[in-house]
Amino acid sequence: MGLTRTELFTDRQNEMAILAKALAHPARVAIIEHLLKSDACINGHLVEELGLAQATISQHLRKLKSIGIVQGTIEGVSVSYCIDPVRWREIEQLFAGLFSRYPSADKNCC
Amino acid sequence: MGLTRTELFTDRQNEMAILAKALAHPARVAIIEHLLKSDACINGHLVEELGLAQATISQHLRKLKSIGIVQGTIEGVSVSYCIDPVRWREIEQLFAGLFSRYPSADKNCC
DNA sequence: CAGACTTATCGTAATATTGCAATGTAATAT
DNA sequence: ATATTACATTGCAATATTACGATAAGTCTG
Repeated sequence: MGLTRTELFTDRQNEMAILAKALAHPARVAIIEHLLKSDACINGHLVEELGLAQATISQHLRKLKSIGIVQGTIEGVSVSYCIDPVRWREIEQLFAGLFSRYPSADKNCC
Repeated sequence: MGLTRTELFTDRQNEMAILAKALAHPARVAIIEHLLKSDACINGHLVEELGLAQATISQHLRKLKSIGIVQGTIEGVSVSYCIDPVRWREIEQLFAGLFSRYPSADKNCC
């Protein structure tokens, strides 16, 4: 109990869930939006911008990195983060693929 | 601690997170996919299809209903579920809006 | 090297999520 | 009315997530 039964679902469904989980927190949405619009994407900036503790931001960034959405490169003392464009497009396509499966009018049962 | 600090974020960011959360479980992805492609969307069918307990499916459906993605109409003894087309398009637009904010090449800092 | 600075990680507490058996509820059928 | 069928809700246990202080680990400056 309390453990998602991934074995019941397809790889794609599990992947979708993992990606959605990455966006399933407003702080991570905010981080992504900030990285998308800014070219000075330093952890410290995010800490000031978002108002969460540094450790918390770092944790959110780690999650985004683990999924491959965000890359970090060491820039002297600090670390510069950015969205991985290839991965970002990949994820966009996955979501688009789900949304494009729209029910035709005659299949809408409500 | 352990409580998402929604007051730090914009309404849109919080909304995005809530919607992403709806997709952040493979069972819910599977349910949505099933509802999108099927016109016979009965809870019982989903239970057979997914292999989770009836109570578990019901819970996932409740979450999807609470967000407005899924509607249920009583159909005799059973309940017929479907995707709310308007809401679905709304959500598609929200996600599309996020993905469209692509960093231009000169802003990519990695 | 010592200090300053930035980010990562650890430890911990609080809350949320997941899964299911058991039970409740409502409609239909006999 | 009673039984049956289908779904919702409750209660519980296990796991996951969120947040942050404290601390570690790394880089730069003097």
